[in-house]
Amino acid sequence: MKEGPELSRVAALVGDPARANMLTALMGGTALTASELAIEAGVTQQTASSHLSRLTDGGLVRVAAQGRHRYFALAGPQVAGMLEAIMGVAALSGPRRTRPGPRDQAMREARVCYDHLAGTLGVSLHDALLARGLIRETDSALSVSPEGRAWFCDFGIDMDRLEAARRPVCKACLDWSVRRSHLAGSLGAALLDRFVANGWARREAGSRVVAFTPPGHRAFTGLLAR
Amino acid sequence: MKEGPELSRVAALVGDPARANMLTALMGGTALTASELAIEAGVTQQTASSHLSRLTDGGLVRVAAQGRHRYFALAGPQVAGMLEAIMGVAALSGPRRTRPGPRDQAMREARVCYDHLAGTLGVSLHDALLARGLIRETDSALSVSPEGRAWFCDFGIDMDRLEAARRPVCKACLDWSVRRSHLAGSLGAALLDRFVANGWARREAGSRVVAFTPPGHRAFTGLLAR
DNA sequence: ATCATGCTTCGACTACCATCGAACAATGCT
DNA sequence: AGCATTGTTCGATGGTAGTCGAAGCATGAT
Repeated sequence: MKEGPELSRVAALVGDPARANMLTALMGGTALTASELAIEAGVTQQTASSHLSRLTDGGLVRVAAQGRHRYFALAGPQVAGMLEAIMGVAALSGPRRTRPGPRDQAMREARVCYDHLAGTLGVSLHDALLARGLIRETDSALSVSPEGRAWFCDFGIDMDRLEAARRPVCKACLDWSVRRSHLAGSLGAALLDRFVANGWARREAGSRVVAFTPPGHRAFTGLLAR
Repeated sequence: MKEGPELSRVAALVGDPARANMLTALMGGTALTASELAIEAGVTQQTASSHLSRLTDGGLVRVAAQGRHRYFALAGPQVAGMLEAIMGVAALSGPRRTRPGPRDQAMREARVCYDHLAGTLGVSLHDALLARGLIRETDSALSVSPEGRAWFCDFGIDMDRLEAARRPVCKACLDWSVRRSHLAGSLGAALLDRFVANGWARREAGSRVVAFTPPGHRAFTGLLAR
């Protein structure tokens, strides 16, 4: 029974409000500097620095020095998944059921989960790709079908590059708001990239919300229906 | 950005070694009394009581008073899933890569995850049931096929009862050791029940390990192959 | 060179909380 | 009724960790 300490070690890292704020900010997927994270957490730079070194030592966050800035990001998709899982429990057992504000509404519809699209639109995308046979599900693992490969290439995604990388191309990621899976992995990330590049959607600064433009939303739903 | 405090609230509950030990003990699925949990955590009854009230207030644990005992259990499968997710991160980013001992080996092969079978055998079961068409996967949700329903009834599972209950019959649960899904939900729980009732396997006391007897192991693999 | 910016380290303070001893309440056994 | 067992509450203690001010290092800009 020595897994207790290890479990608590990781959980305690998330268990501080300042660090939790930093981590949720990093859930947006973009790397942030130490001072940005300090503001995000509502603490001074010194304390933020202390927290960030703990997070990196703990393996939750990785850091890349660039000039006089240090950019911090989540260590990997698995960390993001863990955070979503904790949020899920927090949401269902929250002491005060704060009724969803407009921001919360937007979050439920479309938000960034680490680097791919989550929320109801993310789930719709996942389901539509499955229904059209562009991705398939075998042994509870996702994969790209031959037709899907051609289709994604056509959509402007460099499948060769994705397949060459270590990272899994397809992966299911469970949602906390809707309790369904959406598409993660490098393909999920690439699709979100395309949506933004096409001007269909725009990342709101300093937030996880993904705002679809009206024509972008139409194009997106058209994509699913076809 | 007020989700930080909520996130940290839940994580901090898991972030204490004593509480983490209690929670991992409860991952076995069986409800435990306060004093059993005190021993499990290595603290006195007083501190255990304090921790347990925090866990129940926090919504991670539910309690049922029975005579002069109070039985504690995880609040639900979602909590178990969260704990597994945290363990997953802890395992991959562990500071000291403790080489797997014999106990750890057994845990990887077959263990209880809340109330169903996890580990490599759990994954094999899940895959075999899918391959034989006894359960199917649509839109990343599992369901029982008609043939499967008959087969499970034949195996001694009261499907009527399962379907009448609120709890989902089939559910995928992600594993931390193997990174694959295994079968959760009331059907997963019922299957584990049958394995134990058939004498194929035995729960090790005070541990999550599921020990298959040699003939039980043969019967189990035969079940999958057929 | 000099200054400014971003970040870390050091030191001290504070607050919280985990822990246990002791007393108390509740239940069950005989 | 009397006693043992189980569990909670209270109070005191100690340690730990989060916090910030001030100083120290880098790197980049002028």
